[in-house]
Amino acid sequence: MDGDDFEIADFLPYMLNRAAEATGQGFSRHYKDRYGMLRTEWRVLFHLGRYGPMTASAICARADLHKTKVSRAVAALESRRHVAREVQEEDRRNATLCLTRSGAAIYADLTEEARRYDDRLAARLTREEARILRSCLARLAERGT
Amino acid sequence: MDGDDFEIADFLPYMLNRAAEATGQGFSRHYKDRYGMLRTEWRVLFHLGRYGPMTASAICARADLHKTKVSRAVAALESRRHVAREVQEEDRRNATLCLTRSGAAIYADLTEEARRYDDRLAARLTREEARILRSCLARLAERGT
DNA sequence: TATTGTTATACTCTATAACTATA
DNA sequence: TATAGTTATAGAGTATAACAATA
Repeated sequence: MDGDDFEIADFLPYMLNRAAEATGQGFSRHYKDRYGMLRTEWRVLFHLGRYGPMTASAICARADLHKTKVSRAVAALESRRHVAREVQEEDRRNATLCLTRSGAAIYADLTEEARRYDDRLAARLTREEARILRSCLARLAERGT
Repeated sequence: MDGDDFEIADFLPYMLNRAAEATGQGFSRHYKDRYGMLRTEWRVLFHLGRYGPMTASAICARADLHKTKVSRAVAALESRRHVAREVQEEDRRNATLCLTRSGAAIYADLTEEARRYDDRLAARLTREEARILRSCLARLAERGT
């Protein structure tokens, strides 16, 4: 084990974690400090804003979130009147969720901030580096190794 | 807000989080399932194995971990006899921490696994992509945006 | 007073099982 | 019995304040 030069600082899972933590914290203040939201809430709100009204299970599928996470996020968003639910009469187990006026305003604000935040991050990279980075991240996010 | 094409799937903090989660979980089974260790414990053990005996505060500095995290990790490693502590007589607040025989064996096993795991991840990328990825991740891990 | 390290506490995030209500 | 969604619980990760022991 000597003559060993393995460095944790170059270990990809470690580097990815550091970068994810730093960038995630940087953005979280927008939804957290400004709107008291948690990450899952921002993701749920985003999906309703971006793709329009849908049921909780549709959000699960699109956002790749477990139903318990979506359930709690929707409950929190609903209690602050950012999301409204309308039970479907054909099948009363289903409810269509949609953003309220305040929810839509927050969506507009946060997506604008996200776009700007992403631009500021990408400004640390060349255009070509950013392209390669995204391509690598997509491949590394696939499970199985 | 329409004509809006912002996609959360391309948002760097989101992509980084997904890649970090996928790769981190993949590796965690080595220290978790095999040795019942938590991530901080693996990181502390790694530092003692890689850089030799040192105090808790030295680990804090090198590993960029808060003292409470190191304190708990050391307590867990010590209770399973992977780490031993020797109080320094010059200053009884300090204790030098070092790996026991079993700790050293785990370090050897885990660094070998880490090296292999990293190689398997990097195999999804070209050599040039891997180089650029690490360079980008280092820049993105710096706070401030 | 300052430093090293520990304990207490709380919040975020993840994961899973058990449950309700509808069908 | 199956499906949509909720509640309960626990484990892991993070962050901070308060504390004890030593200097």
